[in-house]
Amino acid sequence: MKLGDGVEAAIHCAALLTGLQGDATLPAAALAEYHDLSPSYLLKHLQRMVSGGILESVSGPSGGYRLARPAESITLLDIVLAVEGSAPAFRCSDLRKRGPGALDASAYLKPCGINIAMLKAEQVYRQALAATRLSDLVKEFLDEADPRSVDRGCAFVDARQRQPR
Amino acid sequence: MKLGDGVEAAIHCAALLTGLQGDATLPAAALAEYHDLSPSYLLKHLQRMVSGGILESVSGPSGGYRLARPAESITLLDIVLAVEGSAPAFRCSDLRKRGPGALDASAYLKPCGINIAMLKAEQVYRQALAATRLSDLVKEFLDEADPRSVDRGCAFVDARQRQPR
DNA sequence: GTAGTGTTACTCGGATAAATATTGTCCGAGTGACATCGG
DNA sequence: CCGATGTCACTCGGACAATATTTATCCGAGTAACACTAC
Repeated sequence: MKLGDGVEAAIHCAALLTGLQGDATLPAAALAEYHDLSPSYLLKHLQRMVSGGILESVSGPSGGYRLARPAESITLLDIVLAVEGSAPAFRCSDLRKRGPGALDASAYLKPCGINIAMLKAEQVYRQALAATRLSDLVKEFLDEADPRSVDRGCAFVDARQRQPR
Repeated sequence: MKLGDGVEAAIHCAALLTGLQGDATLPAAALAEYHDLSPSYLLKHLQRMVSGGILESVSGPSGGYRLARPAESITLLDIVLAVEGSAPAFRCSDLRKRGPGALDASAYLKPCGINIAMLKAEQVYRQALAATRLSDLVKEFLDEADPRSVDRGCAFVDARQRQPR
């Protein structure tokens, strides 16, 4: 039960990109600098988010990343699935069909109860993640966090964002 | 988001140990044979369960493993935590305190909102796991599964269990 | 002054190595059963 | 025949490699801005 380290970075980056105005973009280098992360590695996670349809990337000078859709329609689940992959955490290797207790296929019409229970729990987990939208997180941050922190974030985005075309 | 492979084995073993009578034990070799797993590796997971207070181990000839408490008071969460460790899946590395946006500690009195959201989802996940007891799984198996499969399991346990002392 | 064009610098993207965690294996310490020996 | 004792075989437990996954890095392809030249 472990979640990759890149998920946190991905969420923070998505949250920061919320501050962009219009269809401006922010380069990966700026995102890495703001979070003090290795730029080359952060790219991998950003690319995953592009593949997942959460971010858009623009090439060339004044290029960078921006959200592919409104922050209201991006959930934590979307980000986690994009970065970590959508495979379920628990993979049933059909242990019951192996060893001396094994029978022919006709004995296993019903799915493994253990698998069902585990998958059900994970489904609940995903629902909880899906209930939190990126806009909620940002809103809470703007309301609750130290104003200086908010100012710094906005100032950074304003200074580094690029308006393409 | 990945769950170790040993969790499945651990749950199956615990379920099989439910079939023991009295304070009999079943050796790890028998558990491994029944599930067609490498015995030496299965030991690692069994040991974790012993550390977690789910199983008891008996040394020497006619030794082996048995449940440390009734199957009604063992949940899937207990097993998962024992095998995978109790650390949360999402570890907040306090990204917000790094990089050019960082401030002194007084700016971070409230915990990171992202961390809270992720941990809350995981808490829901754990509650779902905690709601499923080992006895429920076994009962469902006895009721729903193919009778031949049940018979094989019981026969195996009866043949290999040892009554210590 | 303006439009066209070539160069340039900056961006992302994927292929490539290092580090870490997980998976799998082995050998040693402990313990109860069994056979043997004595009463 | 019964009990004590020494040996033995079987068990778990922890230390040791091999593999897979994750983390980190580098270099190349593409693109738009910029400068220069011609009109």
